Amino acid sequence: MTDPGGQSPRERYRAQVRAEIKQHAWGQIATAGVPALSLNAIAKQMGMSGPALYRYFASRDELITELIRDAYRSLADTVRTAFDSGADLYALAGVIREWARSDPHRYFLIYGTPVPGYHAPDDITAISSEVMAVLLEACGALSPDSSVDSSVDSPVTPFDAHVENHREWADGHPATAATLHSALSFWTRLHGVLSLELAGHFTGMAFDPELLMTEELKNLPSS
Amino acid sequence: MTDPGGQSPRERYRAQVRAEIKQHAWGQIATAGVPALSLNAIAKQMGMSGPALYRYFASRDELITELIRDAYRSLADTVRTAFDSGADLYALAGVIREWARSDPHRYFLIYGTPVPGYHAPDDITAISSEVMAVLLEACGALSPDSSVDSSVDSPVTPFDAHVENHREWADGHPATAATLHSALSFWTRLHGVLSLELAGHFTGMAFDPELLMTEELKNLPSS
DNA sequence: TGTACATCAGTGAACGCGCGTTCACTGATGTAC
DNA sequence: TGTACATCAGTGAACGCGCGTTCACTGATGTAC
Repeated sequence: MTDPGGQSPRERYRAQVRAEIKQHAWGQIATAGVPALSLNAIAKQMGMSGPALYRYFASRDELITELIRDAYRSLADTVRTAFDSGADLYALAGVIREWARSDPHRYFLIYGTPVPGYHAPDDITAISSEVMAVLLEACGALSPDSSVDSSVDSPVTPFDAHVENHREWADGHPATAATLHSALSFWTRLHGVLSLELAGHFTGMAFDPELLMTEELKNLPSS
Repeated sequence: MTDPGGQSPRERYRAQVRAEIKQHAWGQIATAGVPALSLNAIAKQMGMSGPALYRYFASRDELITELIRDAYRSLADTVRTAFDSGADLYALAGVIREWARSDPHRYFLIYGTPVPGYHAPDDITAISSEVMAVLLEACGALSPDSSVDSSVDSPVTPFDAHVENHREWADGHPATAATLHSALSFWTRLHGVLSLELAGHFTGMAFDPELLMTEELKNLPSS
């Protein structure tokens, strides 16, 4: 009767409660930040006793790790889906920006101030490189002359030479040095505008960060 | 005998102990991050009793505010001094990068993940705009044709038009829209590379962020 | 120069709190014959 | 279909801890006459 390949009722229940715990965890992070995340407080919100949560997460740290993993997973999936639906670089930037703005704390959890002493397990860094892989594909899709900024027939800069020697990070993703350069510029410019925007460093100057971001990405080095 | 304009011995002592407290606070932040900053722990390090610190700071929050103020002050002074000594934009970037690398936690305290619920007092935002003022001066000093990227005789973009309407942030600092654009690009690109570098998002790819930063700033929009 | 007074740094005890985590236990849910 | 057993979610008590902060107090330092 029970489907051995599928989930038993108990497994389904476990997964559901785990999800509910994580949901409350995100709520707490949104309210008072990561430092205030507390297993006891979550348990109270769920009407359970504190120790009950240890059936689902071995420790507070394991919960946080899981949240980080989910955040990366969500971003990687979002970006991948958009790209596969035909989004170009600019559209990807918009998708990433909306992803971040919809939940700034989630963005900061993975790209903000690092948690001291915390080191992400390997599978998480693997997910994070999925994002970069999509960006590389998107940058590779730009033909060299379709770039707005034709970059004065750029002579080989020290940076280009340097990148040439480090193509291997795109492990499994063959990419030219120019493509790597584009992807790095795209990513750092996007992050530069976005993180300052989300941190509120543009408030006070009534000014639209989206336009700045668009402008920054329009003049990406050609690939 | 006592110099009424100067500091009384007691005042000097107070200032000295305050400084020592802050020093230990920075040490704690460097070790375990802002969340772990504890007045009691600092007192213990200094061989004092916990409540003694309340003679010097009204609360933990006031201490943190002071640290943030000092961080901005230090950056503003560093940048101002460098500029007044003849540093151009690239040199300023180097100075800022070194300032940040010499104490990443200080950098993240002011430009990293915002502390939830915390709102900086006005005098702090004033200090932060001192930094921007120097950048504007430095960008203004670039003559339009000295720019490496002559930007295809840029037609007026939506962003340029937008910036034109918001020149007033540079309050007291007359600046053209082009100069504002340069300063914003400079700042966001710098922050983009620097914050990802400091957060360790480039480790794993053996690669020099300094070269990327240089490259990014070389192709700044002309001012 | 000496005495009376005010200022103020630092102490120790205490309050109330919430945290992460362990442990022995209860009771419900699912499994095997 | 019913009974015996194993699994496992959740509880309540407890441990040890450190936190921010208040308060009444001591004792040293500086000030005024």
